[in-house]
Amino acid sequence: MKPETLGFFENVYDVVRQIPFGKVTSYGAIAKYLGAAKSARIVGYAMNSSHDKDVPAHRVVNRKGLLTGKHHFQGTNLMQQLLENEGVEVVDNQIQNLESVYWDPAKEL
DNA sequence: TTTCTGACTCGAA
DNA sequence: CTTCGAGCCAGAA
Repeated sequence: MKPETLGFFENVYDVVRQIPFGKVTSYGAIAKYLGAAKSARIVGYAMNSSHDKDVPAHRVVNRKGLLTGKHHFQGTNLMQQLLENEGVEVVDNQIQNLESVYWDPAKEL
Protein backbone atom coordinates (compact mmCIF):
# COMPACT_ATOMS: atom_id res chain seq x y z
CA MET A 1 0.00 0.00 0.00
CA LYS A 2 1.03 3.58 -0.47
CA PRO A 3 -0.30 5.60 2.43
CA GLU A 4 1.05 8.79 0.94
CA THR A 5 -1.29 8.49 -1.98
CA LEU A 6 -4.23 7.60 0.22
CA GLY A 7 -6.20 10.32 1.89
CA PHE A 8 -5.69 11.00 5.54
CA PHE A 9 -9.02 9.35 6.14
CA GLU A 10 -7.87 5.94 4.95
CA ASN A 11 -5.00 6.00 7.41
CA VAL A 12 -7.40 6.88 10.18
CA TYR A 13 -9.73 4.05 9.26
CA ASP A 14 -6.88 1.55 9.31
CA VAL A 15 -5.93 2.50 12.85
CA VAL A 16 -9.48 2.56 14.14
CA ARG A 17 -10.14 -0.87 12.71
CA GLN A 18 -7.22 -2.18 14.78
CA ILE A 19 -8.68 -1.05 18.07
CA PRO A 20 -9.12 -4.20 20.20
CA PHE A 21 -12.51 -5.27 21.51
CA GLY A 22 -13.41 -3.49 24.71
CA LYS A 23 -10.85 -0.76 24.18
CA VAL A 24 -11.08 2.87 23.16
CA THR A 25 -8.73 5.59 21.97
CA SER A 26 -8.75 9.30 21.26
CA TYR A 27 -8.72 11.36 18.09
CA GLY A 28 -5.45 12.99 19.10
CA ALA A 29 -3.78 9.63 19.77
CA ILE A 30 -4.65 8.45 16.27
CA ALA A 31 -3.53 11.71 14.71
CA LYS A 32 -0.26 11.58 16.60
CA TYR A 33 0.34 8.00 15.52
CA LEU A 34 -0.15 9.08 11.92
CA GLY A 35 2.44 11.80 12.41
CA ALA A 36 -0.03 14.65 12.45
CA ALA A 37 -0.55 15.40 16.12
CA LYS A 38 -2.31 18.64 15.29
CA SER A 39 -4.84 16.98 13.03
CA ALA A 40 -7.09 15.59 15.72
CA ARG A 41 -10.01 17.44 14.14
CA ILE A 42 -9.41 15.71 10.88
CA VAL A 43 -9.66 12.36 12.61
CA GLY A 44 -13.03 13.36 13.95
CA TYR A 45 -14.10 14.52 10.55
CA ALA A 46 -12.94 11.20 9.13
CA MET A 47 -15.31 9.48 11.52
CA ASN A 48 -18.07 11.61 10.13
CA SER A 49 -17.35 10.11 6.73
CA SER A 50 -16.78 6.63 8.16
CA HIS A 51 -20.47 5.94 7.82
CA ASP A 52 -20.03 3.74 4.76
CA LYS A 53 -16.81 2.23 6.03
CA ASP A 54 -16.41 -0.69 8.42
CA VAL A 55 -15.06 1.45 11.19
CA PRO A 56 -15.93 1.06 14.89
CA ALA A 57 -16.29 4.80 15.41
CA HIS A 58 -17.86 4.23 18.81
CA ARG A 59 -14.43 3.22 20.12
CA VAL A 60 -13.07 6.66 19.33
CA VAL A 61 -13.69 9.41 21.86
CA ASN A 62 -12.06 12.68 22.74
CA ARG A 63 -9.09 12.88 25.07
CA LYS A 64 -11.25 13.15 28.18
CA GLY A 65 -13.19 10.00 27.36
CA LEU A 66 -16.23 12.07 26.51
CA LEU A 67 -18.55 10.73 23.79
CA THR A 68 -18.51 13.93 21.77
CA GLY A 69 -19.71 12.15 18.66
CA LYS A 70 -22.61 10.25 20.13
CA HIS A 71 -25.02 12.61 18.39
CA HIS A 72 -23.85 11.27 15.07
CA PHE A 73 -25.01 7.78 15.88
CA GLN A 74 -28.50 6.46 15.45
CA GLY A 75 -30.65 7.00 18.47
CA THR A 76 -29.55 8.94 21.50
CA ASN A 77 -27.52 6.36 23.37
CA LEU A 78 -26.41 3.84 20.76
CA MET A 79 -22.75 4.76 21.09
CA GLN A 80 -22.91 4.35 24.85
CA GLN A 81 -24.66 1.01 24.59
CA LEU A 82 -22.14 -0.27 22.07
CA LEU A 83 -19.32 0.58 24.47
CA GLU A 84 -21.09 -0.90 27.47
CA ASN A 85 -21.70 -3.99 25.40
CA GLU A 86 -17.93 -4.32 25.14
CA GLY A 87 -17.47 -3.95 28.87
CA VAL A 88 -16.70 -0.25 28.88
CA GLU A 89 -18.35 1.63 31.70
CA VAL A 90 -20.01 4.80 30.45
CA VAL A 91 -21.86 7.35 32.57
CA ASP A 92 -23.36 10.57 31.30
CA ASN A 93 -21.63 10.31 27.93
CA GLN A 94 -18.29 9.91 29.63
CA ILE A 95 -16.14 6.81 29.87
CA GLN A 96 -15.40 5.74 33.44
CA ASN A 97 -12.13 4.15 34.39
CA LEU A 98 -10.72 5.45 31.12
CA GLU A 99 -7.11 4.46 31.74
CA SER A 100 -8.08 0.80 32.09
CA VAL A 101 -9.73 0.67 28.67
CA TYR A 102 -7.57 3.22 26.87
CA TRP A 103 -5.66 1.91 23.88
CA ASP A 104 -2.87 4.08 22.53
CA PRO A 105 -1.84 3.17 18.95
CA ALA A 106 1.45 4.98 19.43
CA LYS A 107 2.30 2.55 22.23
CA GLU A 108 0.50 -0.62 21.18
CA LEU A 109 1.59 -0.44 17.57
C1' DT B 1 -12.70 28.98 -7.77
C1' DT B 2 -13.19 30.64 -2.84
C1' DT B 3 -15.33 30.10 1.60
C1' DC B 4 -16.95 27.64 5.55
C1' DT B 5 -17.40 24.34 8.86
C1' DG B 6 -16.59 20.25 11.56
C1' DA B 7 -16.86 13.62 16.20
C1' DC B 8 -10.09 17.82 18.65
C1' DT B 9 -6.07 19.33 21.34
C1' DC B 10 -2.78 22.16 23.53
C1' DG B 11 -0.42 26.09 25.00
C1' DA B 12 -0.72 31.04 26.52
C1' DA B 13 -2.68 34.96 28.84
C1' DC C 1 -9.22 29.09 38.01
C1' DT C 2 -11.21 30.36 32.86
C1' DT C 3 -11.06 31.81 28.08
C1' DC C 4 -9.08 32.10 23.40
C1' DG C 5 -6.58 31.19 19.18
C1' DA C 6 -4.08 28.34 16.00
C1' DG C 7 -3.11 24.12 13.31
C1' DC C 8 -4.68 20.32 10.46
C1' DC C 9 -7.75 17.96 5.97
C1' DA C 10 -11.83 17.02 3.19
C1' DG C 11 -16.22 17.89 1.11
C1' DA C 12 -20.28 20.76 0.20
C1' DA C 13 -22.36 25.29 -1.48
